[in-house]
Amino acid sequence: MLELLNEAQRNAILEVNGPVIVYAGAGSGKTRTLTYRIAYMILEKGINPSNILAITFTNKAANEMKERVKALVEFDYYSLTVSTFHSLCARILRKEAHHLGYENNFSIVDEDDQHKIISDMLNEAKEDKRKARVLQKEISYNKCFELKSDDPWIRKYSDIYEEKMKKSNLFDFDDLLLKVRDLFLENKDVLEKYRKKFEYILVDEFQDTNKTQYQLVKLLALNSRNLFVVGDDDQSIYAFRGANYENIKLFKKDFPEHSSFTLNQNYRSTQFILDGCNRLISHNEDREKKSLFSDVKGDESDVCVFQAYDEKDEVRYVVDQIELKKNRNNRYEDFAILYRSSTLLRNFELGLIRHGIPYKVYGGVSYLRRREIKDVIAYLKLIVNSNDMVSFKRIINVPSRGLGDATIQKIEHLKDEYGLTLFSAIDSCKTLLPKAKYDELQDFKELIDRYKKDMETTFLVNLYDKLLDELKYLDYLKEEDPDTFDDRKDNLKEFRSILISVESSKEDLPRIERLKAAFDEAILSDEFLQSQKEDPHGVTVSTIHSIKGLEFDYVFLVGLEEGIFPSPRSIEEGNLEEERRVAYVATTRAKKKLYLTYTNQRLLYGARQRNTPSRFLQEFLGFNIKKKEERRYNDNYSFGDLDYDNDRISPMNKIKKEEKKEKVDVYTQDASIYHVGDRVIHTKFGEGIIVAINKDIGSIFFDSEHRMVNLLLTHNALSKK
DNA sequence: AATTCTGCGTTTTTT
DNA sequence: ACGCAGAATT
Repeated sequence: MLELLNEAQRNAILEVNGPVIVYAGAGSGKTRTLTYRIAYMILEKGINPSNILAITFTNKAANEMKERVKALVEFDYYSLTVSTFHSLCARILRKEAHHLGYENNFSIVDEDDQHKIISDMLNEAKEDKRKARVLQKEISYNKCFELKSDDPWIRKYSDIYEEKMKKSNLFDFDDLLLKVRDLFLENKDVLEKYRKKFEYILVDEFQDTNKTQYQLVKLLALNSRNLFVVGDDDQSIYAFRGANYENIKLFKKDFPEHSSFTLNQNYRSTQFILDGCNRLISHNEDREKKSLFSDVKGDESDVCVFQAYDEKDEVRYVVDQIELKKNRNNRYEDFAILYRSSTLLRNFELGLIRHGIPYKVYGGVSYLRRREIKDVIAYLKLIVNSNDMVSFKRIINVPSRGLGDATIQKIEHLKDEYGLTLFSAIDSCKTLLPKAKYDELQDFKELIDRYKKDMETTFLVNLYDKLLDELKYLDYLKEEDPDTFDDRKDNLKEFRSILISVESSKEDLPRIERLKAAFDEAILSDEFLQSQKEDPHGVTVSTIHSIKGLEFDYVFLVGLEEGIFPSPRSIEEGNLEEERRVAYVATTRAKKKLYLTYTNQRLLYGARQRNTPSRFLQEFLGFNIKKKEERRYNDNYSFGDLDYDNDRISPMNKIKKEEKKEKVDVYTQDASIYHVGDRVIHTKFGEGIIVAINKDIGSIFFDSEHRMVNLLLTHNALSKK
């Protein structure tokens, strides 16, 4: 096993005891080093996996690491803890929250819930609800940075919010970290327990930890001293939510006996690409000087710069290049389109759809945030914890029971005023409400109680089926919006399979605990949620922030313009170093070829912008480029002087140019003639069935292609069978 | 209470 | 350009 590693990696692995810091550049085999180290600890050093805690940044990374360790040790060491900070803290609080004066069956609120809570709070105080968004941001910001706002209005409502959360037994994302930190500081016994348990701690993406997170690992590792951190200051891109690579300095101070290793050899990109990356990042003052090198030399053709006429032109160029390369024996999953801000997503998505290119979007609206999923989770949560006011409010009128805001407010008022439980508050409403509404509430209460009993004995899935059936929830969805019904039904089906896996995993926990754990995961994790309509073999379309750690043969970094990337905000705040690191993360993703594109002009936020090429582009290349102003929309692609690409003008461009000249509008059909379930024929893909429709875009499964394709239903190539 | 209309704010990045 | 919250309407 050790022979598969280079010297620096090997050294970093062999030193199992004591504090270790590894400076791991992009593509230097960081994940490999971490997983091999864990395997080495278990197999060679005989360390009990249950004493190892590995912390990653995303749930996705956590799962991947678990899989890779599993493959190495050839055993399912489920007692090994690989987790994000947030999941870990949630799990600890489930056991220990009572020490802090919370009940252990607290609920975790996500951003949507939090927004609702804050806006209700402002409403109650007769304040403008529209300030909720700002207040929510402020509250979270201040918690991340552990600051107190100097605005008295913010302070006032932050305090009221905190009170409310405590009283309602709720934690938001930031609380999870802060409360566990406080718990460790206040309660020596609890701290000691977890110190014993987590004798060996490994932290991935250390540069992205914030103050609280560092305090947490420091507290845990202070006695054992077995703290292994891996990071790269150049890839620190989460400062906006409190990440602070000063933590690297703190680590050195707090663990002065540490040893350090540097992984500088890059196994991902060619040297030609890396030269550009190194040039780019060297413009940052505040960093450890270092540069990456590769054994693969590469040449000019590895980097291609393209000035598009406008945003549509940019899309066409990218799509054409993908088609071209795809024809040369590449797979769609080898490509990624990366952008700074998700506003750029839309155009690319449309372009890909038009060409029938499969794709997957990272960082979009997650599956679990869909309405129907949040509804059923709210039901289940209320069954587990019948005092969960957030869930109650969400579903008391879903499906409609004729109980609106007025009724809810009466109940909540009673509950808060007299410190009642939700259900006794409902009972106490008898004289305040019309009989019909009171009866509805009693029926609802009875339903929840009945399922609570069932939960002891019934399989989750069966209970879930029964619940949906009794609520006639599917009928309700169908009536609500027939167009999205099939989509939502699929989501519910997918959730059902999640419940099955919940039932079979974590068998060491009692059923109720298992459910709670599942809900925590559901809220904190963006994992199993990729919608099934997304093609796992498609082109990746993503913000730079969401693809950290991944790599692709061909990377298109688009929108490289001043005012887009760097963003206006970062220019305004003079915060360009962080922005440059984001650019660095993007360019270091490319293995074989990196495309850098910018436009002459673009339509954005309803206005036409004319931006100059991004400074990052120039820094990457090492020389200045001028924008070519004179260019006509229907011109063929003219490549700048900086085009290193041999592909030059693809035949497709010519075809498209002709199409354009003839001004043949191929989108003339009425999308509404199509319905979910219709059999259709497409001139290119053959026969298929419409699986879902979203506005004028249909998801169609084509028989001969054996895959789902998203298409504009208005296109003439499509017809009903 | 549900549905439609209007006008406002928003767009950096996310566990 | 777009989505969402609040108002107005049924």
